[in-house]
Formats: sequence, C-alpha cells, structure tokens
Amino acid sequence: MATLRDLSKHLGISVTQVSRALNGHDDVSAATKQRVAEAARELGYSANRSARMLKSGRSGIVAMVIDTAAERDVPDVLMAGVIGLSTVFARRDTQLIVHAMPEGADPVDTYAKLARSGLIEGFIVVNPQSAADPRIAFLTDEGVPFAVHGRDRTAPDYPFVDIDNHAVGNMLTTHLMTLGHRRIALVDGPAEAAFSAARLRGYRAALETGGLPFDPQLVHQVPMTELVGSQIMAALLDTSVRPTAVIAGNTMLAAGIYATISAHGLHVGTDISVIAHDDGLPRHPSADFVPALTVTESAIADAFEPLADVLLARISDRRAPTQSRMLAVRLVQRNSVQPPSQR
Amino acid sequence: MATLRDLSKHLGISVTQVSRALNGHDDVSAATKQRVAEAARELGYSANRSARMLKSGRSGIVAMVIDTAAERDVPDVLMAGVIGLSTVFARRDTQLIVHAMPEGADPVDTYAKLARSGLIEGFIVVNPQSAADPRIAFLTDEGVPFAVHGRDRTAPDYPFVDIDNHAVGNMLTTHLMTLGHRRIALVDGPAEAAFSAARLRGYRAALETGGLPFDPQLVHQVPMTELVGSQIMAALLDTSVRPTAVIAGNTMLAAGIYATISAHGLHVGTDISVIAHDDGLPRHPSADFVPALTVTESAIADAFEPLADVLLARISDRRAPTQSRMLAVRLVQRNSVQPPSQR
DNA sequence: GGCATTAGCCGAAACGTTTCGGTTGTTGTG
DNA sequence: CACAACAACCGAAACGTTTCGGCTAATGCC
Repeated sequence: MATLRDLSKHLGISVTQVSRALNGHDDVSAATKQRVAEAARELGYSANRSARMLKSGRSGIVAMVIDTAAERDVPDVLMAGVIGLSTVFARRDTQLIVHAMPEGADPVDTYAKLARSGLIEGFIVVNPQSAADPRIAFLTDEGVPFAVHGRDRTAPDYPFVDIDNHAVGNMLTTHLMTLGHRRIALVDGPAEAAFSAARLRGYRAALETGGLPFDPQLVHQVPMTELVGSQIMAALLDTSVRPTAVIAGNTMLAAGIYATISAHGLHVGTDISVIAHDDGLPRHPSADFVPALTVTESAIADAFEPLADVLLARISDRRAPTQSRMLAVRLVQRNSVQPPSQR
Repeated sequence: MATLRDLSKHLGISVTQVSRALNGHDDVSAATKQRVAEAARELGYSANRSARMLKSGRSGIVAMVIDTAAERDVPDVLMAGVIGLSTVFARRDTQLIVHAMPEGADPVDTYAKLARSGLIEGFIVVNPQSAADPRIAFLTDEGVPFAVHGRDRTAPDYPFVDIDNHAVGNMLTTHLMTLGHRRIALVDGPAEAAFSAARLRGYRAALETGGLPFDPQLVHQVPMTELVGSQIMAALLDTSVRPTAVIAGNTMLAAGIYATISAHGLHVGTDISVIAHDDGLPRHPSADFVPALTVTESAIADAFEPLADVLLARISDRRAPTQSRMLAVRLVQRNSVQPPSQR
C-alpha cells in the first residue's frame, strides 16, 4: 500500500505538500496538485483511514445500530435501510458499520461502547420511540453527532429526516370521512414507535374535527406483517359494529387485510374500504392490489440521501445550525375506497 | 475519552505496562493486571481503534460487500446474513462494515478500493458464482484475508463455510425417485449462483444413477421469490407431460408452487409432490405449509458463527492451515411427498 | 558468595497522517 | 530601492497505540 511518503519521494516534494495537495488546500500550486493527483492514481494511493482518523478525528465511518428484537418482523424496511444508507454513504466516501444489538442488550450502553472506541464519527438512529428516546438523549448529552430517521418529539433540535406522520393519519382519516365513513378502524405499527403514535394523533384529530367519537376498539397497534394484518381484520369483522373502512399502516398490513376480506366473501371497496400508507417497499406495490389500493405515498428510499446529508453536515461542523428535512407525502386515489354501502 | 497515558498517570505505571497488561502479555504481574483492569473500567477506557490499527494492523473491522442487483429479490436471506454476521462479530469485538455496491459497479474494483484503505482486515464474501468467482481470485492474489459463505469450486483452498449442495440435490431427487416418481422438475436459484449449480449437478447425478433421462424443460433456474415460483409452476402444469413431483430451491419458491397447485384445483402430495430445501428463514417455515412440506433442512443461521471463526482465524494467522466448515443437512419427511398417483 | 536466570518493569521508536509555524523567492507599491 | 505582501513550499510535532531492546532486583544454584 502506497503511503504519502512514497508519493513524496516519487515526486521529490515534501510529505506536507502532498497531503495538502490531496486535500485541496489552497497554498499549493495548481500544477503541483495536478502532478500529485496523477501520481496518486498511478501508484494506487489511498489514504490510510486509521492514520487520518488518529490525527484529525475524521474516520469516514458512521454506524447504525439495529435492535434485533424490534426489527425481526420487518426485514423489508430494515433491508431497504441498510442497502440504501450504505449506498449513499459509499458515494460520499464514508463507510457504514452495521451493529446488531442482541436481544436484551442495553441500547444506550451499546451506543456508549461504540462511541468510546473512537472509530465512529456519527450515528444513524432508526425507529425512534414515541416517548422520549433514551438513545437520543444519550447521544445529545455526549455531543456525539447523529441523525434520526423519524423523530421522538414534534419539533426536535437534533438533525432528523421524517415525513409528517400526524398529517398522514389525518389525511387518511379525513379522506374516508369525506366520503361518509363513520366507523373507521386504524391498524398501524407498535405503540412504542414514534411514527405510529404520531399517526394515531392525526387520526384522533381528524375524528374530532369531524365530530366523530373515538373508539379504542377500532385501533390496533401491532407488528406490521401480512399475517398480523389478516388476523386483526378477522377480529374486526367479528365486532358488534363492523367498521366500514380500515386504515393500514403499510402495504404488508393492507395485504393481510385484503386477504381476510375476500376470505369472508366480501369485496374491498364496495363492502369495506381500505386505505393505507405506502412507503414504497418492493414487496407489495399499492398499484398491484386488486382493487388498486388508495394510499398516502412517500418512499422510504427518499430518506437516505437527506439522512446522509444532515448527518455529514453535523459531523463536519458540530455547532452549525441543525439541518433537518421533511419529506413530501401525497394522496393517491385508487379503487379500494368507496362511499360506505347503504345497509 | 481516556487514553493509555491517562491510565498510566493514574496508576503511576508506564504506558508500556498498561498496554501489555490490557493485552494479557505475560511479563506483567497478576496484581498489576488486576489494578489496570480495574482502573480501565473505572475511567471508561476503551482502546482507540485507529491508533491500534495504525500501529499493529489489527483494526477489528471486517467488511461484507453486497451486490445490490443480485440481492434485491431476496431481502430475507440478505437480512439474515447482515444481522447474523453483525451479531456474531460484535460478540468477538469486531465491527462489520456493510458496503452496498451500486448496480453496474465493478465488484473487483470495489474490493480493491476497500482493501487499500487499510481499514479492513478481512472480507466475508457471499453468494459466490458458479464459475470461478473473480472476487475470490482477486482477494487470493492480493493476500487479503477472506472467508466465503458457499464456494465457487468443489475443493477450495480458501476458508469457507458451506453445505453439501450436490448432496442436497441428490437427496431431494433420490427421495422422490425411490417413491416412484419419474418426471421430476427442479425449480432453483439462478444458474450463476454456485449453490444452484451444485444442486443441479446433484440432481443430474441422481437421475443418472436411477437410469432416468435428463429433460432440460424440467429445470428452471430463477429468482427465488414466491411470485416466480407460482409462475414457473403454472408453466410446468401447462407442459405436455406434467411432472409428478417438483423440487423447490427454498421455501419461498415452494410457497408459490403450492399456491399455483391449489389455484388449479389440485392437491399437493396426492396430485403433485413437492419437496424443497429449507434454509430456516422465518417467513415460510416448512412445517407450517399445508400439507407440511418435506425438506432437506439446514439453517443459514448456523453458518455465521463458523464463518466468523474461519475468517478471524485466517486474519490472526495468514499462513495457518486453512480452516473451513461443512454444515449438516438432514431430510425431514412430511406430507407433501407421496408416491405418484396412477393415471 | 558468585553467577546465571528470570519476573517485572520502562523508554523510545514507529505506524501514516495532518497541521503549526516557519522559510524561501517573487511580485507589487510607495 | 526598500519593504510589504504573497504564493509556494518545508520540517517537525503530534495523535494513541504496540513492541523492541534494555534495565533492575530478586531468586536459584553450585
């Protein structure tokens, strides 16, 4: 492996200048920069990251710790995250460490150990909790750079990328109410998840402005799998007063809900309306449902690029104003939602 | 962050001795070791990995590069790999970098860049190709430590962990032949994948020893998804001479195959036998099929621990004899396989 | 008691990089 | 012409660790 010193000898120029040339400092002549760049390519030079980090604190490594227990049910979204983040970070010349936390390990402790190793410049925090997330509190206290996919409060002072989940819950509910639905079920992710809590608040807000009562029996916060979706739907069909419409937190849940509805000889749309949020995961595209699924749409994949940006911004200047990004959501109307049947 | 020097001062002992104590060298007294360990815990000391790597070459970081294009179809197995490997490596105090290779990038080039950065001690190579895999050739040439999940030749001289896929193909086929099946279809992973190629060889070998002809129309090497499984099965049912049994490469394919069989009003087992290989992925447990699926069983999860072991062994001594591991496979008989119906 | 052996310790150098504080030689300004 | 300003360069120190070679004092042996 070629080193700065090799380049320096090869070019008859000091190590200092080689380093500065490579890093684009302005007290090296254009000509020299050119020569250095060329030699670097020729000798296959690549900066030794350990040395760089040791000296300057910049390792070009970020980490994402995943809670094995919490993510087991939903490989699709986790997978999208790992691949997406790794790709965008690679493009920015930084490496992504994936650290799986075994069940029952203390999250804060895990972050603490990782941070202390002096290897990791920043963290991507995923799946924040609805109550104040202790991991976020810890990282904030320690002054470790991080960025969150989602958020654990309405207006955070840390960098995050999120969609307006309150609005999602509201839009979904309002759309159904506008068509005349009055018993609307909500089947969404676990109550501990911040996004799920936000959507529930949006759902309640919509009910309230529409003058509809809130019925706890109609909301289910559960693991977001097809199987669970179908089980919950079965339970919903059994209740004394059936919902005329159901909101699904993602397309997996929606798939299960569809299955149960047809298994009961009913039809989505005409008998029971189904609406969902679609985060663009490949397994169940909302357009492929029969009938096609009405959704609020916002691809998870859109979050990775901004997520990398806000984290890297925070790393390169810790006291710069906090950057965050809100991603767009749009309502796509299809055939799974109809006015309630008159019975 | 506490450093060795902090500890040294705190204890009134040289940096050298602190380092040696922490690393368990034998020329430091038990008493000192004790004291040092205690102080380390107290001050929250954790070795600076950059410095360690710079000096000694041991970074405690390994990488896994994933081919986005090749893995998109099968999030389950990739997810199992990322989580499983990350967990076992974490337990061994080493971090896993996940590097997603964008579509169309040159694999060898990607490994080369990563290796040159001087950060990564070794690679986990997944999904080896059936023809001599260029990534493996490159890493071998460069003398970079690596371990392969699978293998690109029958008797490799590099560290790997694999199951005997030739035997899997053979067992599956022989089991069906023993019951009297004579038209046996094989639906397995892509032809480029080493495991798929090996199983096909096992299938052919079994046919040959049983005196049965090989019919290329009966074998399909395809992406291993439920959807593709059901499509292939539909095609198979359309052929002039239907197979009486079909072998599925995993339980996803099997799920699709089951779906198509019942959609055609046929019954698995009595009308058409289905047998599969089950790598223990959570989505479609073979026991939950109706009727329960006969399989060769070998959990992918069993590979991660040995994989970490053989890689770490290679890293800690590059010229030690190559360690590899073959994992057990067992045939589990259930109800999806019956003698062919007489018609 | 003399001598070799050993347990336990230490100083200093080295890994490859970045950066601070210079030193040149050239150009522009009065 | 004297001097300031500036562009372009350089040496050396530092980051935190590991390790080589050497040192001291205690022990064992004859």
